Amino acid sequence: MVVTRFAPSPTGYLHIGGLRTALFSYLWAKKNGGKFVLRIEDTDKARNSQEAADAILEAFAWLGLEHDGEITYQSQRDDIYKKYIEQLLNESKAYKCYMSKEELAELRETQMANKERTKYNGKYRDFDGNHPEDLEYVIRIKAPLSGDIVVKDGVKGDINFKAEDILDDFVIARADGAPTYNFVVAVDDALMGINEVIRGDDHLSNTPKQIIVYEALGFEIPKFYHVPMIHNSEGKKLSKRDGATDVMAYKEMGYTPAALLNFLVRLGWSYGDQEIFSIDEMLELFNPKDINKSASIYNTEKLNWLNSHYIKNTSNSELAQLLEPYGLVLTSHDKKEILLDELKDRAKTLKEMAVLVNEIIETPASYDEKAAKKAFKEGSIEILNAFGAKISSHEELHLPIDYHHIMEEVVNEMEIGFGKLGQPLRVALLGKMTGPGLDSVMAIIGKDETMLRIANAITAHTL
RNA sequence: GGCCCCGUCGUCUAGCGGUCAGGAUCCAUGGUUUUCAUCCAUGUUACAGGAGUUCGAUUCUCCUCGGGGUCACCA
Repeated sequence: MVVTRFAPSPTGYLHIGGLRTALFSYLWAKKNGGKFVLRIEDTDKARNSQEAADAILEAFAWLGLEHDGEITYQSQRDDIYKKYIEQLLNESKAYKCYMSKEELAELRETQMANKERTKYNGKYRDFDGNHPEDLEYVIRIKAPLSGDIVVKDGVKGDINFKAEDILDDFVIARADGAPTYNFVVAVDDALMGINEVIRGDDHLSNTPKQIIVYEALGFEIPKFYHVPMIHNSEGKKLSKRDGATDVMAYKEMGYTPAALLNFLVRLGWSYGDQEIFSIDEMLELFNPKDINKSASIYNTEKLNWLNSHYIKNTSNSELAQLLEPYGLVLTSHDKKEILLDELKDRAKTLKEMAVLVNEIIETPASYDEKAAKKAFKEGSIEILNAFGAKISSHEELHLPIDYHHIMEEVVNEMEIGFGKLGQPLRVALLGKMTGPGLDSVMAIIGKDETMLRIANAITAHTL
Protein backbone atom coordinates (compact mmCIF):
# COMPACT_ATOMS: atom_id res chain seq x y z
CA MET A 1 0.00 0.00 0.00
CA VAL A 2 1.24 3.45 -0.86
CA VAL A 3 1.49 5.74 2.13
CA THR A 4 2.44 9.36 1.52
CA ARG A 5 2.55 12.29 3.85
CA PHE A 6 2.56 16.02 4.13
CA ALA A 7 4.70 17.32 6.96
CA PRO A 8 4.52 21.07 7.41
CA SER A 9 6.05 22.97 10.26
CA PRO A 10 3.40 25.29 11.65
CA THR A 11 5.25 28.56 11.41
CA GLY A 12 2.72 30.32 9.21
CA TYR A 13 -0.01 29.84 6.67
CA LEU A 14 -0.01 27.10 4.07
CA HIS A 15 1.61 28.39 0.96
CA ILE A 16 1.15 27.53 -2.64
CA GLY A 17 4.32 25.48 -2.93
CA GLY A 18 3.49 23.35 0.07
CA LEU A 19 0.00 22.87 -1.22
CA ARG A 20 1.30 21.56 -4.50
CA THR A 21 3.48 18.90 -2.92
CA ALA A 22 0.58 18.05 -0.63
CA LEU A 23 -1.66 17.69 -3.67
CA PHE A 24 0.84 15.46 -5.42
CA SER A 25 1.16 13.30 -2.32
CA TYR A 26 -2.58 13.15 -1.87
CA LEU A 27 -3.22 12.20 -5.48
CA TRP A 28 -0.60 9.53 -5.57
CA ALA A 29 -1.78 7.87 -2.37
CA LYS A 30 -5.44 7.99 -3.34
CA LYS A 31 -4.79 6.83 -6.85
CA ASN A 32 -3.19 3.72 -5.42
CA GLY A 33 -5.85 3.18 -2.81
CA GLY A 34 -3.29 4.11 -0.19
CA LYS A 35 -3.12 6.60 2.62
CA PHE A 36 -2.22 10.24 2.80
CA VAL A 37 -1.23 11.23 6.30
CA LEU A 38 -0.45 14.49 7.98
CA ARG A 39 2.36 15.20 10.39
CA ILE A 40 2.85 18.53 12.06
CA GLU A 41 6.52 19.23 12.61
CA ASP A 42 6.22 21.41 15.65
CA THR A 43 9.47 20.79 17.45
CA ASP A 44 10.66 24.36 17.22
CA LYS A 45 8.69 25.75 20.11
CA ALA A 46 9.82 29.29 19.55
CA ARG A 47 8.47 29.55 16.02
CA ASN A 48 5.44 27.28 16.07
CA SER A 49 1.90 28.16 16.87
CA GLN A 50 -1.41 26.38 17.09
CA GLU A 51 -2.98 29.11 14.96
CA ALA A 52 -0.59 28.27 12.15
CA ALA A 53 -1.42 24.58 12.41
CA ASP A 54 -5.13 25.43 12.32
CA ALA A 55 -4.63 27.67 9.30
CA ILE A 56 -3.04 24.81 7.42
CA LEU A 57 -5.95 22.54 8.29
CA GLU A 58 -8.41 25.20 7.25
CA ALA A 59 -6.80 25.42 3.83
CA PHE A 60 -6.95 21.67 3.43
CA ALA A 61 -10.60 21.72 4.34
CA TRP A 62 -11.34 24.45 1.83
CA LEU A 63 -9.74 22.46 -0.95
CA GLY A 64 -11.21 19.17 0.06
CA LEU A 65 -7.88 17.45 0.59
CA GLU A 66 -8.66 14.91 3.25
CA HIS A 67 -5.92 13.22 5.15
CA ASP A 68 -6.18 9.74 6.58
CA GLY A 69 -6.07 8.85 10.22
CA GLU A 70 -5.00 10.94 13.14
CA ILE A 71 -2.68 13.87 12.72
CA THR A 72 0.76 13.20 14.15
CA TYR A 73 2.36 15.95 16.19
CA GLN A 74 6.08 15.65 16.58
CA SER A 75 5.97 17.57 19.82
CA GLN A 76 4.18 14.60 21.38
CA ARG A 77 6.69 12.02 20.36
CA ASP A 78 9.71 12.80 22.51
CA ASP A 79 9.64 9.39 24.14
CA ILE A 80 9.82 7.67 20.82
CA TYR A 81 12.78 9.71 19.64
CA LYS A 82 14.56 9.19 22.96
CA LYS A 83 14.14 5.48 22.67
CA TYR A 84 15.76 5.34 19.27
CA ILE A 85 18.55 7.63 20.31
CA GLU A 86 19.21 5.29 23.24
CA GLN A 87 19.25 2.40 20.85
CA LEU A 88 21.86 4.00 18.63
CA LEU A 89 23.95 4.89 21.64
CA ASN A 90 23.79 1.32 22.92
CA GLU A 91 24.75 -0.03 19.56
CA SER A 92 27.63 2.45 19.30
CA LYS A 93 26.12 3.90 16.19
CA ALA A 94 25.93 7.23 17.92
CA TYR A 95 27.97 8.86 20.63
CA LYS A 96 28.10 11.73 23.04
CA CYS A 97 30.13 14.68 21.90
CA TYR A 98 31.40 17.06 24.56
CA MET A 99 32.74 19.68 22.26
CA SER A 100 31.58 23.08 23.39
CA LYS A 101 29.85 25.50 21.06
CA GLU A 102 32.86 27.76 21.32
CA GLU A 103 35.25 25.03 20.34
CA LEU A 104 33.03 24.07 17.43
CA ALA A 105 32.85 27.67 16.24
CA GLU A 106 36.61 27.89 16.46
CA LEU A 107 36.98 24.72 14.43
CA ARG A 108 34.73 26.17 11.75
CA GLU A 109 36.68 29.36 11.57
CA THR A 110 39.94 27.56 11.02
CA GLN A 111 38.37 25.43 8.34
CA MET A 112 36.97 28.46 6.61
CA ALA A 113 40.29 30.23 6.81
CA ASN A 114 41.86 27.21 5.14
CA LYS A 115 39.05 27.16 2.58
CA GLU A 116 38.08 23.71 3.70
CA ARG A 117 34.59 22.37 4.00
CA THR A 118 33.26 23.09 7.46
CA LYS A 119 32.55 19.89 9.24
CA TYR A 120 32.80 18.26 12.62
CA ASN A 121 36.19 16.68 13.06
CA GLY A 122 35.08 13.50 14.80
CA LYS A 123 36.91 14.35 17.99
CA TYR A 124 34.67 12.24 20.22
CA ARG A 125 33.75 9.60 17.67
CA ASP A 126 35.92 6.96 19.25
CA PHE A 127 36.34 8.50 22.66
CA ASP A 128 35.91 6.06 25.49
CA GLY A 129 37.14 7.98 28.50
CA ASN A 130 34.97 9.17 31.32
CA HIS A 131 33.31 12.53 31.55
CA PRO A 132 32.17 14.63 34.40
CA GLU A 133 28.43 14.42 34.68
CA ASP A 134 27.90 18.14 34.58
CA LEU A 135 29.45 18.63 31.17
CA GLU A 136 27.00 19.38 28.38
CA TYR A 137 26.95 17.09 25.42
CA VAL A 138 25.15 16.53 22.14
CA ILE A 139 24.62 13.20 20.50
CA ARG A 140 26.11 12.63 17.09
CA ILE A 141 25.49 9.78 14.72
CA LYS A 142 28.38 7.91 13.18
CA ALA A 143 28.20 8.70 9.53
CA PRO A 144 30.24 6.84 6.97
CA LEU A 145 33.57 8.51 6.29
CA SER A 146 33.83 7.37 2.72
CA GLY A 147 31.85 5.74 -0.01
CA ASP A 148 28.79 6.83 -1.93
CA ILE A 149 25.29 7.53 -0.76
CA VAL A 150 22.86 7.05 -3.60
CA VAL A 151 19.48 8.71 -3.49
CA LYS A 152 17.15 6.88 -5.82
CA ASP A 153 14.84 9.63 -6.84
CA GLY A 154 11.72 9.02 -8.86
CA VAL A 155 11.86 12.43 -10.45
CA LYS A 156 15.53 13.14 -10.91
CA GLY A 157 16.95 9.66 -11.22
CA ASP A 158 19.81 8.25 -9.15
CA ILE A 159 21.83 10.92 -7.45
CA ASN A 160 25.28 10.20 -6.11
CA PHE A 161 26.72 11.88 -3.08
CA LYS A 162 30.20 11.20 -1.84
CA ALA A 163 30.15 10.74 1.91
CA GLU A 164 33.37 12.68 2.33
CA ASP A 165 31.91 15.63 0.43
CA ILE A 166 28.74 16.07 2.34
CA LEU A 167 28.67 14.09 5.56
CA ASP A 168 30.05 14.45 9.01
CA ASP A 169 28.84 13.04 12.29
CA PHE A 170 25.83 15.29 12.46
CA VAL A 171 23.95 16.03 15.65
CA ILE A 172 20.84 13.96 16.29
CA ALA A 173 20.14 15.26 19.79
CA ARG A 174 20.89 18.70 21.11
CA ALA A 175 22.39 19.58 24.46
CA ASP A 176 18.90 19.84 25.92
CA GLY A 177 18.08 16.40 24.61
CA ALA A 178 15.79 17.56 21.84
CA PRO A 179 16.24 15.54 18.66
CA THR A 180 17.07 17.30 15.42
CA TYR A 181 15.14 17.51 12.19
CA ASN A 182 16.93 15.01 10.01
CA PHE A 183 16.69 12.43 12.73
CA VAL A 184 13.02 12.82 13.56
CA VAL A 185 11.96 12.98 9.94
CA ALA A 186 13.55 9.65 9.21
CA VAL A 187 12.22 8.07 12.40
CA ASP A 188 8.71 9.39 11.88
CA ASP A 189 8.51 8.52 8.22
CA ALA A 190 9.66 5.00 8.99
CA LEU A 191 7.39 4.52 11.99
CA MET A 192 4.39 5.97 10.23
CA GLY A 193 4.91 3.52 7.42
CA ILE A 194 5.53 6.15 4.79
CA ASN A 195 6.98 4.44 1.80
CA GLU A 196 6.72 7.16 -0.83
CA VAL A 197 8.03 10.57 0.10
CA ILE A 198 7.04 13.40 -2.21
CA ARG A 199 8.58 16.70 -1.15
CA GLY A 200 10.32 19.79 -2.46
CA ASP A 201 13.76 19.36 -3.96
CA ASP A 202 15.17 21.76 -1.42
CA HIS A 203 15.24 18.62 0.72
CA LEU A 204 17.39 16.74 -1.72
CA SER A 205 20.59 17.55 0.08
CA ASN A 206 19.08 16.45 3.39
CA THR A 207 18.22 13.08 2.02
CA PRO A 208 21.64 11.43 2.42
CA LYS A 209 21.59 12.31 6.11
CA GLN A 210 18.18 10.80 6.50
CA ILE A 211 19.32 7.71 4.69
CA ILE A 212 22.10 7.38 7.25
CA VAL A 213 19.49 7.41 9.98
CA TYR A 214 17.32 4.86 8.21
CA GLU A 215 20.30 2.59 7.83
CA ALA A 216 21.53 2.98 11.37
CA LEU A 217 18.09 2.08 12.68
CA GLY A 218 17.58 -0.72 10.22
CA PHE A 219 14.52 0.89 8.65
CA GLU A 220 13.51 0.43 5.07
CA ILE A 221 14.32 3.42 2.88
CA PRO A 222 11.24 4.88 1.18
CA LYS A 223 10.91 5.85 -2.44
CA PHE A 224 11.73 9.51 -2.88
CA TYR A 225 10.30 12.01 -5.30
CA HIS A 226 11.87 15.44 -5.10
CA VAL A 227 9.72 17.92 -6.91
CA PRO A 228 11.30 21.08 -8.27
CA MET A 229 10.71 24.38 -6.56
CA ILE A 230 8.20 26.94 -7.63
CA HIS A 231 9.99 30.20 -8.35
CA ASN A 232 8.82 33.77 -8.23
CA SER A 233 9.18 36.09 -11.19
CA GLU A 234 12.75 36.79 -10.10
CA GLY A 235 13.52 33.12 -10.49
CA LYS A 236 14.06 32.60 -6.80
CA LYS A 237 12.44 30.14 -4.44
CA LEU A 238 8.93 31.24 -3.65
CA SER A 239 8.79 32.71 -0.19
CA LYS A 240 6.29 34.40 2.03
CA ARG A 241 7.45 37.76 0.81
CA ASP A 242 6.24 37.03 -2.68
CA GLY A 243 2.77 38.45 -2.31
CA ALA A 244 -0.14 36.11 -2.55
CA THR A 245 1.29 32.80 -1.51
CA ASP A 246 -1.17 32.14 1.31
CA VAL A 247 -3.57 29.56 0.01
CA MET A 248 -6.51 31.11 1.82
CA ALA A 249 -5.83 34.42 0.12
CA TYR A 250 -6.96 32.72 -3.06
CA LYS A 251 -10.29 32.02 -1.52
CA GLU A 252 -10.64 35.66 -0.60
CA MET A 253 -9.73 36.71 -4.11
CA GLY A 254 -12.52 34.55 -5.46
CA TYR A 255 -10.75 31.53 -6.88
CA THR A 256 -12.54 28.22 -6.80
CA PRO A 257 -10.87 25.18 -5.25
CA ALA A 258 -11.20 23.32 -8.54
CA ALA A 259 -9.35 26.03 -10.43
CA LEU A 260 -6.57 26.37 -7.89
CA LEU A 261 -6.02 22.63 -7.75
CA ASN A 262 -6.07 22.36 -11.52
CA PHE A 263 -3.58 25.19 -11.77
CA LEU A 264 -1.22 23.62 -9.28
CA VAL A 265 -1.37 20.13 -10.67
CA ARG A 266 -0.20 21.49 -14.02
CA LEU A 267 2.65 23.38 -12.47
CA GLY A 268 5.52 20.96 -12.89
CA TRP A 269 3.40 18.09 -14.06
CA SER A 270 1.63 17.39 -17.31
CA TYR A 271 -0.29 14.77 -19.15
CA GLY A 272 0.25 15.37 -22.85
CA ASP A 273 -1.64 18.42 -24.00
CA GLN A 274 -4.41 18.22 -21.45
CA GLU A 275 -5.00 21.40 -19.49
CA ILE A 276 -8.26 20.76 -17.69
CA PHE A 277 -8.31 18.15 -14.98
CA SER A 278 -11.14 17.39 -12.63
CA ILE A 279 -10.13 15.83 -9.34
CA ASP A 280 -11.27 12.50 -10.70
CA GLU A 281 -9.08 12.89 -13.76
CA MET A 282 -6.12 13.89 -11.63
CA LEU A 283 -6.69 10.82 -9.54
CA GLU A 284 -6.79 8.70 -12.63
CA LEU A 285 -3.86 10.23 -14.48
CA PHE A 286 -1.40 11.58 -11.96
CA ASN A 287 1.90 9.84 -11.65
CA PRO A 288 4.93 11.37 -9.96
CA LYS A 289 7.21 9.91 -12.61
CA ASP A 290 5.81 12.53 -14.97
CA ILE A 291 6.84 15.40 -12.75
CA ASN A 292 9.22 17.84 -14.45
CA LYS A 293 12.82 18.12 -13.50
CA SER A 294 13.05 21.86 -13.71
CA ALA A 295 11.66 24.59 -11.54
CA SER A 296 8.67 26.55 -12.75
CA ILE A 297 7.92 30.19 -12.41
CA TYR A 298 4.76 31.07 -10.62
CA ASN A 299 2.48 33.29 -12.57
CA THR A 300 -1.26 33.64 -12.21
CA GLU A 301 -2.29 34.27 -15.83
CA LYS A 302 -3.26 30.68 -16.31
CA LEU A 303 -4.96 30.53 -12.94
CA ASN A 304 -7.22 33.35 -14.03
CA TRP A 305 -8.08 31.55 -17.20
CA LEU A 306 -8.77 28.33 -15.35
CA ASN A 307 -10.87 30.12 -12.79
CA SER A 308 -13.10 31.67 -15.41
CA HIS A 309 -13.27 28.34 -17.16
CA TYR A 310 -14.51 26.66 -14.00
CA ILE A 311 -16.97 29.43 -13.26
CA LYS A 312 -18.44 29.05 -16.73
CA ASN A 313 -18.75 25.32 -16.33
CA THR A 314 -20.14 25.13 -12.84
CA SER A 315 -23.84 24.46 -12.36
CA ASN A 316 -25.90 27.34 -11.09
CA SER A 317 -26.82 25.66 -7.85
CA GLU A 318 -23.19 24.93 -7.09
CA LEU A 319 -22.20 28.41 -8.12
CA ALA A 320 -24.78 29.93 -5.79
CA GLN A 321 -23.16 28.02 -2.95
CA LEU A 322 -19.66 29.05 -3.92
CA LEU A 323 -20.82 32.66 -3.97
CA GLU A 324 -22.12 32.68 -0.42
CA PRO A 325 -18.79 33.40 1.27
CA TYR A 326 -18.68 36.57 -0.81
CA GLY A 327 -21.83 37.90 0.74
CA LEU A 328 -24.27 36.77 -1.89
CA VAL A 329 -27.34 34.85 -0.85
CA LEU A 330 -29.19 33.94 -4.00
CA THR A 331 -31.11 30.91 -2.93
CA SER A 332 -34.36 32.83 -2.71
CA HIS A 333 -33.90 35.00 -5.78
CA ASP A 334 -36.58 33.98 -8.28
CA LYS A 335 -34.47 34.88 -11.30
CA LYS A 336 -31.21 33.44 -10.12
CA GLU A 337 -30.93 31.09 -13.09
CA ILE A 338 -31.04 33.95 -15.57
CA LEU A 339 -28.75 36.00 -13.39
CA LEU A 340 -26.09 33.33 -13.05
CA ASP A 341 -26.31 32.27 -16.67
CA GLU A 342 -25.77 35.84 -17.70
CA LEU A 343 -22.84 36.46 -15.39
CA LYS A 344 -20.99 33.16 -15.61
CA ASP A 345 -19.24 34.11 -18.82
CA ARG A 346 -18.29 37.51 -17.57
CA ALA A 347 -16.58 36.96 -14.27
CA LYS A 348 -13.02 35.86 -13.79
CA THR A 349 -13.45 35.37 -10.06
CA LEU A 350 -16.25 34.69 -7.63
CA LYS A 351 -15.54 37.98 -5.97
CA GLU A 352 -15.90 39.76 -9.27
CA MET A 353 -19.12 37.90 -9.88
CA ALA A 354 -20.53 39.11 -6.58
CA VAL A 355 -19.77 42.65 -7.64
CA LEU A 356 -21.42 42.11 -11.00
CA VAL A 357 -24.53 40.73 -9.35
CA ASN A 358 -24.83 43.79 -7.17
CA GLU A 359 -24.37 46.07 -10.14
CA ILE A 360 -27.49 44.53 -11.62
CA ILE A 361 -29.60 44.19 -8.53
CA GLU A 362 -29.00 47.61 -7.07
CA THR A 363 -30.73 50.64 -8.54
CA PRO A 364 -28.02 52.93 -9.91
CA ALA A 365 -27.39 55.78 -7.50
CA SER A 366 -25.59 57.82 -10.11
CA TYR A 367 -24.74 57.73 -13.77
CA ASP A 368 -21.32 57.59 -15.29
CA GLU A 369 -20.85 61.04 -16.74
CA LYS A 370 -19.09 60.08 -19.91
CA ALA A 371 -21.54 57.28 -20.60
CA ALA A 372 -24.53 59.53 -20.06
CA LYS A 373 -23.13 62.18 -22.33
CA LYS A 374 -22.56 59.67 -25.06
CA ALA A 375 -25.86 57.86 -24.66
CA PHE A 376 -28.26 60.69 -24.17
CA LYS A 377 -28.58 62.51 -27.44
CA GLU A 378 -31.47 64.21 -29.14
CA GLY A 379 -34.54 62.06 -28.99
CA SER A 380 -33.16 59.69 -26.38
CA ILE A 381 -35.71 60.76 -23.79
CA GLU A 382 -38.49 60.28 -26.26
CA ILE A 383 -37.27 56.81 -27.12
CA LEU A 384 -36.99 55.84 -23.48
CA ASN A 385 -40.47 57.16 -22.84
CA ALA A 386 -41.85 55.11 -25.69
CA PHE A 387 -40.09 52.05 -24.42
CA GLY A 388 -41.24 52.62 -20.86
CA ALA A 389 -44.82 53.02 -22.00
CA LYS A 390 -44.74 49.76 -23.90
CA ILE A 391 -43.30 47.96 -20.91
CA SER A 392 -45.96 49.23 -18.60
CA SER A 393 -48.73 48.15 -20.95
CA HIS A 394 -47.59 44.54 -20.98
CA GLU A 395 -48.85 42.24 -18.27
CA GLU A 396 -46.75 39.14 -18.82
CA LEU A 397 -43.06 39.91 -18.84
CA HIS A 398 -40.76 37.22 -17.48
CA LEU A 399 -38.02 36.09 -19.78
CA PRO A 400 -35.28 38.04 -21.52
CA ILE A 401 -36.95 37.23 -24.82
CA ASP A 402 -40.13 39.03 -23.69
CA TYR A 403 -38.17 42.21 -23.14
CA HIS A 404 -36.25 41.68 -26.31
CA HIS A 405 -39.47 41.65 -28.33
CA ILE A 406 -40.46 44.97 -26.87
CA MET A 407 -37.10 46.47 -27.72
CA GLU A 408 -37.53 45.24 -31.27
CA GLU A 409 -41.00 46.68 -31.51
CA VAL A 410 -39.80 50.08 -30.40
CA VAL A 411 -36.87 50.30 -32.79
CA ASN A 412 -39.03 49.08 -35.64
CA GLU A 413 -41.86 51.46 -34.97
CA MET A 414 -39.59 54.43 -34.49
CA GLU A 415 -37.37 53.32 -37.35
CA ILE A 416 -34.17 53.67 -35.43
CA GLY A 417 -31.08 51.54 -34.93
CA PHE A 418 -30.82 49.28 -31.93
CA GLY A 419 -28.16 51.47 -30.43
CA LYS A 420 -30.42 54.47 -30.22
CA LEU A 421 -32.51 52.63 -27.69
CA GLY A 422 -29.82 50.39 -26.25
CA GLN A 423 -27.38 53.07 -25.20
CA PRO A 424 -29.64 55.30 -23.13
CA LEU A 425 -31.47 52.27 -21.79
CA ARG A 426 -28.18 50.77 -20.67
CA VAL A 427 -27.25 53.90 -18.81
CA ALA A 428 -30.69 54.05 -17.28
CA LEU A 429 -30.57 50.46 -16.07
CA LEU A 430 -26.94 50.12 -15.08
CA GLY A 431 -25.58 53.64 -14.84
CA LYS A 432 -22.81 52.92 -17.33
CA MET A 433 -22.06 51.92 -20.89
CA THR A 434 -20.89 48.36 -20.45
CA GLY A 435 -22.42 45.25 -19.01
CA PRO A 436 -24.65 42.29 -19.61
CA GLY A 437 -27.44 41.97 -22.14
CA LEU A 438 -30.21 44.42 -21.42
CA ASP A 439 -33.03 41.98 -21.99
CA SER A 440 -31.55 39.74 -19.31
CA VAL A 441 -31.03 42.60 -16.92
CA MET A 442 -34.67 43.61 -17.24
CA ALA A 443 -35.85 40.06 -16.80
CA ILE A 444 -33.77 39.78 -13.64
CA ILE A 445 -34.88 43.00 -12.02
CA GLY A 446 -38.47 42.72 -13.25
CA LYS A 447 -40.96 45.07 -14.78
CA ASP A 448 -41.46 47.47 -11.88
CA GLU A 449 -37.79 48.03 -11.24
CA THR A 450 -37.19 48.48 -14.95
CA MET A 451 -39.81 51.18 -15.11
CA LEU A 452 -38.43 52.83 -12.01
CA ARG A 453 -34.94 52.98 -13.44
CA ILE A 454 -36.15 54.36 -16.73
CA ALA A 455 -38.15 57.02 -14.93
CA ASN A 456 -35.15 57.90 -12.77
CA ALA A 457 -32.93 58.30 -15.77
CA ILE A 458 -35.45 60.44 -17.57
CA THR A 459 -35.72 62.75 -14.59
CA ALA A 460 -31.99 62.94 -14.22
CA HIS A 461 -31.38 63.76 -17.84
CA THR A 462 -34.15 66.23 -18.59
CA LEU A 463 -32.99 68.79 -16.08
C1' G B 1 33.19 28.76 -2.30
C1' G B 2 32.07 22.95 -1.78
C1' C B 3 28.27 19.61 -3.08
C1' C B 4 23.70 18.70 -5.77
C1' C B 5 19.84 19.80 -9.36
C1' C B 6 18.16 22.21 -13.74
C1' G B 7 18.23 24.81 -18.96
C1' U B 8 12.19 24.11 -25.54
C1' C B 9 7.93 30.37 -27.21
C1' G B 10 7.31 36.04 -21.99
C1' U B 11 4.86 32.05 -18.80
C1' C B 12 2.96 26.63 -18.03
C1' U B 13 4.40 22.63 -21.02
C1' A B 14 4.51 18.24 -25.31
C1' G B 15 8.70 15.97 -27.45
C1' C B 16 11.77 10.40 -25.50
C1' G B 17 17.53 10.35 -33.25
C1' G B 18 14.32 11.96 -38.84
C1' U B 19 8.33 16.69 -36.60
C1' C B 20 6.67 22.69 -41.14
C1' A B 21 9.32 21.68 -33.00
C1' G B 22 2.80 20.60 -30.94
C1' G B 23 -0.82 22.47 -27.14
C1' A B 24 -2.29 26.12 -23.41
C1' U B 25 -1.87 31.03 -21.52
C1' C B 26 -0.62 35.98 -22.55
C1' C B 27 -0.45 39.57 -26.49
C1' A B 28 -2.17 41.38 -31.44
C1' U B 29 -5.77 41.36 -35.50
C1' G B 30 -10.54 40.04 -37.54
C1' G B 31 -15.61 38.10 -36.88
C1' U B 32 -20.05 37.62 -33.62
C1' U B 33 -22.47 41.11 -29.88
C1' U B 34 -26.94 47.64 -29.24
C1' U B 35 -22.01 48.00 -25.42
C1' C B 36 -18.51 45.28 -22.60
C1' A B 37 -17.28 40.37 -21.63
C1' U B 38 -17.86 35.51 -23.60
C1' C B 39 -17.28 32.74 -28.01
C1' C B 40 -14.94 31.69 -32.90
C1' A B 41 -10.90 32.42 -36.46
C1' U B 42 -6.00 34.02 -37.63
C1' G B 43 -1.17 35.59 -36.32
C1' U B 44 3.86 36.89 -33.69
C1' U B 45 7.40 34.42 -30.41
C1' A B 46 11.39 28.98 -28.31
C1' C B 47 15.29 24.15 -28.57
C1' A B 48 21.48 28.93 -23.94
C1' G B 49 26.47 28.35 -26.64
C1' G B 50 30.41 25.14 -28.43
C1' A B 51 32.59 20.50 -29.48
C1' G B 52 31.84 15.47 -30.39
C1' U B 53 28.77 10.43 -31.57
C1' U B 54 25.64 9.57 -35.94
C1' C B 55 23.72 9.29 -42.67
C1' G B 56 20.91 12.62 -39.37
C1' A B 57 20.63 15.81 -33.39
C1' U B 58 15.96 19.72 -29.44
C1' U B 59 16.64 14.53 -28.19
C1' C B 60 22.92 10.84 -26.58
C1' U B 61 28.17 12.40 -24.43
C1' C B 62 31.59 16.19 -22.83
C1' C B 63 32.85 21.30 -21.97
C1' U B 64 31.38 26.39 -21.32
C1' C B 65 27.77 29.74 -19.84
C1' G B 66 23.39 30.73 -17.16
C1' G B 67 19.81 29.79 -13.25
C1' G B 68 18.39 27.43 -8.72
C1' G B 69 18.91 24.59 -4.14
C1' U B 70 21.74 23.34 0.06
C1' C B 71 25.77 23.53 3.35
C1' A B 72 23.23 24.70 11.96
C1' C B 73 22.79 22.11 18.65
C1' C B 74 16.15 25.78 12.14
C1' A B 75 12.63 22.95 10.01
